[in-house]
Amino acid sequence: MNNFKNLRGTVDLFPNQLIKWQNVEKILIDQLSRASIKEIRTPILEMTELFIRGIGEGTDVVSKEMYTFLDRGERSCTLRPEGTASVARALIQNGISSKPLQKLWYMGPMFRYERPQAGRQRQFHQLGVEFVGYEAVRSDIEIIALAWDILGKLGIKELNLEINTLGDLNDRLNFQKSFLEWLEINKDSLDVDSQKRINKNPLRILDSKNVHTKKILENAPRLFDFLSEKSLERYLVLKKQLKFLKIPYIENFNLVRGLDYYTHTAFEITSGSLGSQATVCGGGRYDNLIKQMGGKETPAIGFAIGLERLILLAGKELEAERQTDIYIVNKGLNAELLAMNLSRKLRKYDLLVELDVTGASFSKQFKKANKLKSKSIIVVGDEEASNNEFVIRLFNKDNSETKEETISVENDIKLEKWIKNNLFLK
RNA sequence: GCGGGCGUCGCCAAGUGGUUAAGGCAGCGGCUUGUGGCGCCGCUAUUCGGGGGUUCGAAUCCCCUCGCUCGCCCCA
Repeated sequence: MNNFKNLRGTVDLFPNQLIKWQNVEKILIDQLSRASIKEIRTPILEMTELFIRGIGEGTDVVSKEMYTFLDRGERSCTLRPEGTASVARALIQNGISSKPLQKLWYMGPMFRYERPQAGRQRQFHQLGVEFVGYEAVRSDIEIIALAWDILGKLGIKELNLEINTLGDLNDRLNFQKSFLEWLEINKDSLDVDSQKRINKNPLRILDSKNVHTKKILENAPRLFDFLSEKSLERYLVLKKQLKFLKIPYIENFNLVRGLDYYTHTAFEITSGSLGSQATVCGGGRYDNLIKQMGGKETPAIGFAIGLERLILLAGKELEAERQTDIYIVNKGLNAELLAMNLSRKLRKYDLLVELDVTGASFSKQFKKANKLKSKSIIVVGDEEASNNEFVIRLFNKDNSETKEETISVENDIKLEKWIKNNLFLK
């Protein structure tokens, strides 16, 4: 209350919550590496200009959501709001943007200054995948299938894939010309937000959720009708191949996505169980970005998955905590020394071993072991210590008769045998 | 930036103007320094997000403010 608080839109994650995070991350990384995709790490902090140029000045992200500040050298810095621009920058800077066949992933925090709500935070986390140098439609398919399968691997059901095509730069310019003419005529019928976008970012008007505007837009020229033959063909092949892979999709001609750099394929995966922030994965092709940022002409496609939303969707079975295998109850000077050594020895095995270092009474230590639902306990007291031995006992769930054994400290063979019989083979 | 809902202990909560602010969980201590989940006993909010006001009297009513939350816009 009068003390420090975390900043709005940020969260603390505690061990019990992180079990799920760690499990999800493990599955993700495993799936990515099986698809031969390699990790890349770029700074969280970048020059502000990178995002303005990369994402586009008229976008919501750039115009109102960035965490931007001046550093001590008066440089304008920004906490990254997304990952693609940074990856593009890193590749160009290191002279490898034109080297084809880069399949990369990254995972980490992103920052956008917005009002938090369910499934939305100011600091959030994304897993991003970028295929750089790939032009073929099959790379689009590979990207979409990968995203689709990763979500499936996590046991997430009831997902919807929406796709659209934005054409290439020329298609877009042609469309924009006639769309702007139409907008000029129908300007007064649009909602205020959309009117503002006419000069800044006209394409985004297509995406308006305003019911009235939506209705009017039904009579507007369609980007789809301005696609070149080549672009159209590309899109048809995409749909055909998705069908072949039995990945269900919905066409959404109003799906333009918020960032300027997209070309051709744009897609989103949503889930109805997420509330109003339904998008768990968004992505698309960005053939012009790298050139526009100063690199060589390099086609590319990628997607990003929101980890918070993913965690929300992932099943409860990923929350299970690892059970303690052995809890070491110990009291008395020599006993405590013996117990310390024993715990070090036991951690050579793949066991979760907890050494009680409270010095509390035996009964307290026992209660703790029970509370943790430890599979077994080791007891070392003065008596055992003086004989250079310890007692190991299996905890039974039903509190019935227990299996107990006294083992000499030197007798590693007997200890190992006991562990194998009682803890490994279950 | 704009709407709706909500702020009582670490968590879940009762209390809706009358003087000591229920209860449960968790935590700590004890019964019980050396041996099993149970049980029983005790401890843990001079104060109800903060500030001001009304009143003899406020957690309860009013105003302001802060925070959380859900939605809008947009996105992961």
